[in-house]
Amino acid sequence: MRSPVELSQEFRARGLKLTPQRQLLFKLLHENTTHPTADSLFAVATDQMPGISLRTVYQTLNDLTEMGELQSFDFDGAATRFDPNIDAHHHIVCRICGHVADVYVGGTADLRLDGLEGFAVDRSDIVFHGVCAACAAATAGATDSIDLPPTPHNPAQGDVR
Amino acid sequence: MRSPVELSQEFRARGLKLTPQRQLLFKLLHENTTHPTADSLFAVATDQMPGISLRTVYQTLNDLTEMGELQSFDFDGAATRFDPNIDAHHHIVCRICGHVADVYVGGTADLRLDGLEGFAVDRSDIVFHGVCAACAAATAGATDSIDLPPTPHNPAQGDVR
DNA sequence: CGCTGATCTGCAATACGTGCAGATAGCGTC
DNA sequence: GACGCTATCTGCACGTATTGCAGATCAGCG
Repeated sequence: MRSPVELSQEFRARGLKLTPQRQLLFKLLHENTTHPTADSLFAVATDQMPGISLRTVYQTLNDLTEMGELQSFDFDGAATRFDPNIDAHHHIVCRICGHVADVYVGGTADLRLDGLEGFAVDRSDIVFHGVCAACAAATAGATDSIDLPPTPHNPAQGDVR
Repeated sequence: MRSPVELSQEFRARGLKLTPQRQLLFKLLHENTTHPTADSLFAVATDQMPGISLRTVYQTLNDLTEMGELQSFDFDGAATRFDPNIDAHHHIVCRICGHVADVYVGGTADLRLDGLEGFAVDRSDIVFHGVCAACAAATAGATDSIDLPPTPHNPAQGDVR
C-alpha cells in the first residue's frame, strides 16, 4: 500500500475524513510485513491510542481493501490476514505458529489448467503450508520427549512488530 | 473417497461402529461433486433421516477427513467445504453463486518459487476465483437495469444434489 | 464558531464450529 | 436372544470472527 501521506491525500481527494484513528492505522500498516489479523492490529493500535475500537479497525481494513491498498486472504478458517504488499504474490503459512511469508511464483503462464472451462477467472491464490525454520528447530529438540504436541516457538500469532 | 461398502469395512476394521447416521453420510458423500458444507450436507441428510444432528455431521466429516477419505478446504472466510475427491487437485470458486469446481493443474514442478527458503513445505492449495457460466449469463441480462447487485442464479450454496 | 454528515464507539446479533454430559445403541459375548 | 461395555448421537451452551445498528462525536467547510 502507499505511504501514510499518500493515503491521507487519497482519502481527502475522495471526500473522506482524516481521523487520527485512520492515520494511526495507516502508519501501523505501512511496510508491515507480518500479515496481521484485525485483532492483532487492534492490540498494537490500542497501545498507541487506548480506546480505539476494534470495530474501527475492521472498518478501516475493509475500506483499504476495497480501495485496493491492502490484500486480504483467509486460510484454514482462521482470522483474515491483511497484507499491505499488493504486488502479485502468494503466501506460505507455518502450520505450527501461524507465521505467514510472501512467496513469489514465476512460470504460472506455463501451467496446464484443466477444469476452468466456462469460468471467467479473476484471480488465483496459492497458499503453501509447511513448517517454518524456527518451528522446525523447536520441534527437533522435542524428539527427546515422546508424543508431546508441537510447541509453538511463538504462540502469539500475527504479531505486528 | 472410497465406496460406502469399503468405508464400512474400514470402520469395522478400526473398531468403529457402523451407525445408520454414518452409513447415510457415506452414501451422500460418495461421488458427490458439489463440495458441500457441513450445513448443506446436514440439510440433505435431514430429508432422509429426520432428527440427525448437525453435530454428528460435523463429527463424521472431521473423522473422514482425518482418515484421508475427504479433503477439506476454506476460502473467503466462508464455511469449510468437503470434497470426496482426494486426487491431487485444486479448485475454482464462483464469486457470485459460490459454486466450486475441481481444477487439475499440471506443470507445477516447473514453477519458480521465491520466498520458501527456511520452510519445509507440506502442501499447496491453489484457489481460482471467477464467475461461472451460469452467473455470467445471468449477469449479462442484467445490463439493462443499472447498478443492480449481481443476482445469483442459485442462491442456495453448496447444493448437494 | 457553528453545521452537517461522516466516523467512531459499544453492544447486540450472526455464522461457523466445538466442548460437554447425558441418553442411546452397536456389537462382541454368554 | 439378552447383557454389558463403550462408542456414538443428540441438544445445548460456549468461543471466535465479523458485521449491523444507533447514538455520540468530530473533521472540515463556510
